[in-house]
Amino acid sequence: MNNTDTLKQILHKENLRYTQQRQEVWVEICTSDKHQDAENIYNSLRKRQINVSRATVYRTIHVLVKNNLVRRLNLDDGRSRFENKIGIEHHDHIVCLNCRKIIEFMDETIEKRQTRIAKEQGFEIVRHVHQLFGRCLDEKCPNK
Amino acid sequence: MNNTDTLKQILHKENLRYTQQRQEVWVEICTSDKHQDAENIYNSLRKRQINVSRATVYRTIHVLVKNNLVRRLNLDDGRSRFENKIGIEHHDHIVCLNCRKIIEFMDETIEKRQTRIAKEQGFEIVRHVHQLFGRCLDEKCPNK
DNA sequence: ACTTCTTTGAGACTCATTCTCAATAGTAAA
DNA sequence: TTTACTATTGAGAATGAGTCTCAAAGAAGT
Repeated sequence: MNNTDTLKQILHKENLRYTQQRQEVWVEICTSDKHQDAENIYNSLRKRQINVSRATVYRTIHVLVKNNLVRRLNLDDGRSRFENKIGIEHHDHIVCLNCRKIIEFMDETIEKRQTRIAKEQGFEIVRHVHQLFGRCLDEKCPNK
Repeated sequence: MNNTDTLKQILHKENLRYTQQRQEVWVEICTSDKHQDAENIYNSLRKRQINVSRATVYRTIHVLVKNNLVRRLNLDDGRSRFENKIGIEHHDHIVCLNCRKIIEFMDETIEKRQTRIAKEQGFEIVRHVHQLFGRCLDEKCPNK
């Protein structure tokens, strides 16, 4: 199933209509650079001559996040970022505090351990946040 | 060295004055329930007849966080929580999505692995966020 | 106490996000 | 393919955590 059909199916399940705005927000999140914020998504659509409002961008994102098509990232900088989850392996993030470069990582051992730890404490994990903030060695990073 | 002296030392280092407001914000964070937000801290101080404004609470917290007396927690609910770091072992958090109960955990294996993973990717970690969100089995939890 | 420089408080302001409500547009039935 | 019924949309107002401003109050050294 392609991404368009995935959206149609979710909207149908939620008793929501398939509109151009919802379609385009989803396309933008699927095809753009990763980790865009709502304002970015809004601007990209406007640049592509698509009629959409901020309110609709935010409303659509809620539906996508609720239905696991999109993941919301909170990188402690005051606005949420969003990334497509469809057909993407689970991963967490490493963020450079200087250049804001974002690298993805995934470690099976950590994943298993956190599940076990939560269980031992009487919790069933629904989701987790694991972010490493630091300084990268990239040449272009103002870090030097 | 007790917590009062720690604060005095930090304020001196930062060329800041030791005032009643700063003292009381720090006392509140050290002695109150953990993981309070700024509004809570403000209200607790007012209830104790202490003259303080929201602005001062926020300003003081900044100084405390910057100097590692306090940790800022972002639990994805729109406001920061704060916890005393002095004399407290490092830990991360498990949060119940139903009752908002917060449990602390710490796993040496995870700590080491994340450091190694970051290094492999060319990062030196400065701080990290590791939070497990789920549902607890507590009797009193609306989860049932 | 005097001077100097910092801190404080009240409320204005910011900024991401949410809400409101009249106008617009899907969609199913005829 | 038009109608009728609702859901959706957009513009801008509202919200809320947090920050800023600036005149008044307060530390601290002399």
